[in-house]
Amino acid sequence: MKIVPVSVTSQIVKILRHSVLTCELRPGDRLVESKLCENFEVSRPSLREALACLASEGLLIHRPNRGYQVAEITLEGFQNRCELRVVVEGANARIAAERATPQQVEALYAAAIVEAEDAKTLIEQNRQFHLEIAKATGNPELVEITRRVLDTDNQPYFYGVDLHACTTAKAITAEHRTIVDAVSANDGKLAEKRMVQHIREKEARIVAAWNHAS
Amino acid sequence: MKIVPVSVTSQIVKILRHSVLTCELRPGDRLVESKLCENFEVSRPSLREALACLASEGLLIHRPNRGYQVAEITLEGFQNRCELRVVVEGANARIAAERATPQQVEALYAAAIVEAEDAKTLIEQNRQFHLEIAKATGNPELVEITRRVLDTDNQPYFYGVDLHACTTAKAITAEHRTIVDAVSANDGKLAEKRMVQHIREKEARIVAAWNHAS
DNA sequence: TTGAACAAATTGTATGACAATCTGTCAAAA
DNA sequence: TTTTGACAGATTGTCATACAATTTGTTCAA
Repeated sequence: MKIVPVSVTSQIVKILRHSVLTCELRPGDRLVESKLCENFEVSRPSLREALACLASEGLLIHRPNRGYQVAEITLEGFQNRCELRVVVEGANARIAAERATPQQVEALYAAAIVEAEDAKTLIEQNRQFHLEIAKATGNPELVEITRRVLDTDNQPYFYGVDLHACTTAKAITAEHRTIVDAVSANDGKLAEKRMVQHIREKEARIVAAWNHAS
Repeated sequence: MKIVPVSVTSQIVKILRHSVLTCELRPGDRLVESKLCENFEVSRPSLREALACLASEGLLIHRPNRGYQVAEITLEGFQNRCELRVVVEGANARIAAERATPQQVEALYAAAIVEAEDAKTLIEQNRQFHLEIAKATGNPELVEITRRVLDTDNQPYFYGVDLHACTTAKAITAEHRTIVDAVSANDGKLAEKRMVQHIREKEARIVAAWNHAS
């Protein structure tokens, strides 16, 4: 394990990012600098650096003189992000199928499994799988973009909008497996198609629940 | 014209981003905080917020206790970014073809033109065209990702690696036009294919020149 | 030539301060 | 009753300053 110094700012970024993803901080919530400084016991400059990072990632939005708040979720925005996911992750699957090493395929099968009691862990497992696919492309740029997209796209779960996911964990695992199967068979076209469908189906479920809720 | 307050930090971000893209600040250059503060006449916290943003965008890299420097360019990294561009911008072209309004097509034809004496303007015009395609998708998420990718992918030009661009501005304009033609004809497949080829060819030219140079 | 030691430069982080801006309240005016 | 104005409190934007920790370059001894 390599020893690396860890800056205060980077730790805050991690914690806050996690808070947003798990909806501990919910869309629209304001982030009052003084409060956060107290909580984390850090200085305001350090905190603001972290906030600037997160805003740059799109997780927070910044309105001059009105500070930072968690980015609001809109149906339109959600669908736009899904489109982006389809584009990027579809390509991830295709490229992974073309390049993944046997070890990576092995890792993918392991990561495909989504099973947990609590929603939080479920989300995290799902997220890890999608990241693992990205890693299998061997292209760090794709990994980074994928991470970004996933980070701004998991919130709907916590809206209680996709609670069915808990009951369908097995189904999702199965879907993941079929994707990996295609990757394992070096069938790029098929892997892409399945990944796209996987994302589109989830989108449809959430959109339906969303409309139902409002 | 809407009135908006402009923070010091956001101005620094803009200036530094531009400096990096135009290679006024070259890959590997260190950004010494005290110097920059003097130049811009701003405080260190404000400057550091800006640096954090830019690092989060991938334009700068940050090594703990060793500060910020302009991200290095490697052939591998360049090719990885090209792959990302192919994925994202290819999709942009396809989606634009499916959705672009007549006005947007009009704007695309205008933006397709790349002609200028100096390399700097050429790059900027080219960049604008690619952004315009992204905008024609109507999906802000795609626009943002595209901006990011373009911002970290134009540097090789300034390495004198693609100076031919000056002589082939007309050729590039022609390529752009054929892409817009496909968009205008609502032929998504073709638009994507042409965009992909457009990027791949540029990649090939730069890779060749790169190998030649080293 | 190698290695230890030290000085200078730079970063990481914190504190305190103050002006500018926003927000909510409340009374005066229409 | 609704609108306007005014004001206090809260919060943000920005700066100046300080200091410990770390890196880096240099000198000197082995």
